Amino acid sequence: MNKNNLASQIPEWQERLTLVPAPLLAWYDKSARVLPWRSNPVPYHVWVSEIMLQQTRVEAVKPYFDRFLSALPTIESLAGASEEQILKLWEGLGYYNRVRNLKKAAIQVVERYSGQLPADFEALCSLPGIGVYTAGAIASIAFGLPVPAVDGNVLRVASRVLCSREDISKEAVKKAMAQALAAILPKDRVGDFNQALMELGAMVCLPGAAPRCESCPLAAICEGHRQSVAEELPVKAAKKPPKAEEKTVVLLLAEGKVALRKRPDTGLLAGLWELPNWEGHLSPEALQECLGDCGINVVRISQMPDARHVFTHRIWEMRGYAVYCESSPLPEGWVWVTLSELREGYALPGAFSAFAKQLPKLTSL
DNA sequence: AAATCGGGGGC
DNA sequence: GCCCCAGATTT
Repeated sequence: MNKNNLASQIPEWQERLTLVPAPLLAWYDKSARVLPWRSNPVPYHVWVSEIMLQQTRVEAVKPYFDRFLSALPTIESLAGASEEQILKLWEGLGYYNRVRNLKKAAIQVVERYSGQLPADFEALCSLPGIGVYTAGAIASIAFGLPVPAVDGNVLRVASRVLCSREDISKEAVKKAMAQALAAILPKDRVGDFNQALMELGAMVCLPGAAPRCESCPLAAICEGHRQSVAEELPVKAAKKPPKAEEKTVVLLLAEGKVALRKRPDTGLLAGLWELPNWEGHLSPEALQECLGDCGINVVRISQMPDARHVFTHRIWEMRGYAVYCESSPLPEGWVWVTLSELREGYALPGAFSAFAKQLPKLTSL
């Protein structure tokens, strides 16, 4: 489909979408999940929940949401929090730039808006970490503003209802869907309507071959269902496979402590801590050489089982060694920590957990 | 437009 | 294994 055909489809889409709000809201009223961020949708809470929920399932967010707000109950407290604290609160949730941007935005909200999130779509969009979707979600859910919130769920539901084979990974298609949805928003319940579309996508209109059309409130008006092609939708460009990287990871141990290293503040896992590691699969002899270059005298080396960690766009194939060494000064950016200090104050990404989980045994020897 | 940026749950 | 998730930002 070229651009003109896409634009010409919007009126047709709007016509079918007009049938959506009534049955969808009735279904939402009776079937919506009870979620922590729905009980008291003040703007700050909605904001935090939406950032946590970016590319992240509801079940994964639940353990983090209340803990985060208990530690940082106001936008002012978030603005004044240390990077160490916010990364520890985000540890394991992934996409760590989300929380770094959240803090940056909190500082801007304090400085520019007296600590109150602005009830304005464009102003929200200008804050770090808030894009078109998140601005729409906050605007509609927290402030009742008539703005669509088009996420992956909504694109899937809409593609099926409309039986659209447009590629939803294209920005132009997202914009066209948003435009069509903007025209049919029920003005008195925009927040509920946006959440209901997402809820339907998460609970009923499931991805791939799993849609539960038999229990869908939109089955009667869904063109994809009528044509029995819902499972083929939405159309989405294929993504390229992740690239494998070999690494050698070290549990460096001395006097009951383990060495950690601070990662750079840009790039993958920015600002988090890590176990010292080198590119490639090193032999014990080669590793001892690397450690010697760091001023570390090895006492004993033992190999651990290999581990693998899959990111979205790369794979770490990790060889692991436990290395006992003479207690010694560490290079710049490295620290000796006890196990309890690691647990309480240092954000260590899950990529290292296969090795880090051995620490209780190893540090007691 | 494509690449980067995590981690996990469900099948 | 594979898919993809209440996406945003950088290149």
